[in-house]
Amino acid sequence: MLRKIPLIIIIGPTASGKTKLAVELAKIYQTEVISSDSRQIYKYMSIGTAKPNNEEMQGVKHHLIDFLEPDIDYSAGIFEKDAEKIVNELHSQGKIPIIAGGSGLYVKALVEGLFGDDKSPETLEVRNRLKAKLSTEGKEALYEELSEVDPKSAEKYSDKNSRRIIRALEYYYSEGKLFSEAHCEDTVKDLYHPIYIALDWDREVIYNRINLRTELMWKNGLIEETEAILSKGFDKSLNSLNTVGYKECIAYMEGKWSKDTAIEEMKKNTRRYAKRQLTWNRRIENVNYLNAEEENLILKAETIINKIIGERND
RNA sequence: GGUCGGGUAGCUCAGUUGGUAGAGCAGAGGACUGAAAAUCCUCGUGUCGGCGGUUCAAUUCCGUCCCCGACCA
Repeated sequence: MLRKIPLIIIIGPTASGKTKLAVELAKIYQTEVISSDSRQIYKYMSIGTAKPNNEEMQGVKHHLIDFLEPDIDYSAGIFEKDAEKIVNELHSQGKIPIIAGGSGLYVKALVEGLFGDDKSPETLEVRNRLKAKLSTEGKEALYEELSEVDPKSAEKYSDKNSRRIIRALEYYYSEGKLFSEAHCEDTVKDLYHPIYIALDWDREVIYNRINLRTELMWKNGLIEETEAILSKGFDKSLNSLNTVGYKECIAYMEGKWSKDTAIEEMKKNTRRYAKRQLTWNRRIENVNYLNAEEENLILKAETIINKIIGERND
C-alpha cells in the first residue's frame, strides 16, 4: 500500500510569522520550504511582498520564490505542477516538505488538485473575448450568458462576480464541459497527508503587526523598489503589480495620494487581505491552531507534527 | 471668570418644526478550483454628555452641571 506523502503546511494571515516558523521547522526536520505565495514568486518584488532575505532563510532552501520576471503570468494550476514536482523530489530524499505562504488557493490546488487541463492558448483567447464583452456590454450580459449555458454555476455566482462568471464560461467554452458539473466530480487528489499548522493572533495584535510592518516597508525602500521595477519597463497594469503595497505606492508616485494617505491605505488594504485569508482558512478542516503569542511556539508545532506523523496509518 | 460655538455609532458628521435616529469612513461576517496580496456579496441600537423641569411623549424645548474649542478679561 502506497503511503500518502505528509506535508507540513503553515497557514495564517499575512504578517503572522509563517516564514519564520517554516524556517525553524525546516532546520529541525532538515528539509526545505516551498513557498505558496502568489507574489513572492516575482523577482524585484521583495520589500513589498515581505519576501524572506538570506538572513531570514538561515540557509534553508526556499522553492518557488524570486524566480519569475514580473510580466510572466502564473496561476494556481502552474503552481500545482511546480510544487508537486518539488514535493516528489523532497519526498524521494526522505524529507518532509514544508509549505508556507499566504495564497490559500495555491495550497488547495496542491493538496486537493484542480480539475481540467492546463490553460491553453485557446483558453486565453476565450477569456479575452469574454473580457471584451464585459467592458462593452457589462456584467449583466455576461451573467445572462452564464445563466443560459450553465444555470447551476449562475446560481452559485449570483453575486455576479465577473471574474467567477468569466472563469465558468471560459471553462465551458474551452473544455466543452459545464463548470458546475466538473465541480461535482471527485477531484480530491488524496496523494498527500496535509498537516496544517495555523498561526493564530488576536485580531488587534495582528492588525498592529501589519501597521508596523507597513511603516517599515516604506522606511526600508518600498518607493525605491517600486521605482526600480517600473524603470525596468514593467507596466503598472501587470497582474504582479496589482498587489497591496505596490498599488498604493504607485498612486503616491503619481501624485494621486500623499505619502501618509498611501501608507494608511496600504495598511487598510493589508488588514482586509488578512481578513480574507482568515475567512478562507476557517473552511479548512483539521487545522491545528497555535496561539502565536505563546512561549515555545516552535516546540509546540514540533510536538503536534510528531504526533500526527507517528499516528498516521495511511 | 464672561460670551459664543460644540458634545449624536469606534471616527467625522447629518438629522429630528417634540413621537427614542442615519450617512461616509473604520470595522465585522461571508463567497471564491488556473488573475487569489485578485475578484465579489452582505451588515448600522447608539444611556443622541449628566441630572432635573415642562409635556401623554424630550435626543429635540427650558434650567442646571460637566467636558472640548474659539474669543474676551
